[in-house]
Amino acid sequence: MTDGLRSLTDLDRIIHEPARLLILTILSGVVSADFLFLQRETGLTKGNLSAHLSRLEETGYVRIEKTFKGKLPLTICKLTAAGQKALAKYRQQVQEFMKKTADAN
Amino acid sequence: MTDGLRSLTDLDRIIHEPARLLILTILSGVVSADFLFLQRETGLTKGNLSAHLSRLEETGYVRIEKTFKGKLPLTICKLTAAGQKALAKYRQQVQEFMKKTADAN
DNA sequence: GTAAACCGGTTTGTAATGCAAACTGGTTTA
DNA sequence: TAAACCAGTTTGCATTACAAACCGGTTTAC
Repeated sequence: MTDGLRSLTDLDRIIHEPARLLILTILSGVVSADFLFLQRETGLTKGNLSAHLSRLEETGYVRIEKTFKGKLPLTICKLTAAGQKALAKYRQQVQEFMKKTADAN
Repeated sequence: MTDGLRSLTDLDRIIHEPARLLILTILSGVVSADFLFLQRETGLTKGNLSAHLSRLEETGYVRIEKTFKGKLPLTICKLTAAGQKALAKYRQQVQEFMKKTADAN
């Protein structure tokens, strides 16, 4: 009866981290975003944002392209297909958990 | 516009951990549960379960009572009022996030 | 009677994590 | 030419989740 709940324990930990869920969610709404835009939107420190982006890139959820705007470095981030899929799955699992346990009071 | 999302970053980390969310959710459905029951329901190892329960107790979300069933130790766990409240708030925040970002594909 | 297996847990060791401060390579300003 | 600034990255550290090893006690096997 309480059993389908155990699926909680195999949530994608990469996405479950709030900062990364935030980043992915923002990216899912735009075609691409640069580093400073993401920093403003998330409120994360540079170091923190950089680390999370690296993690998301390693995992294949985000593609990072380094270029220049004039003479200044510019880091452009896009959600990959894998990232979209993983995010959708994560949302699905959370949705299901919330539904199954929606017995208020 | 994407701004209310930033509230993700102040989710209660104690509850956000899937194993603990699972424990709290189970406890919210019963008046009390013993250690072995929780272990079976969650599928956690003893060590892991013990550590999470200690954490939940320190935080004041769960009350733990040690007694005996016959000659064997028996650990009984109950969700506290604070635990209920914190769980409800967490669920509320997640619900809100899901609603705000429900624009599929 | 005592050694081995079992019971219900707790403690310990370890690798992974999130975070911000300090750093980097380069550019603009004074 | 030094100081301040820019867009990030790396480093150091404290916290964490996890399972293996341990623990005090009880039952079973011999």
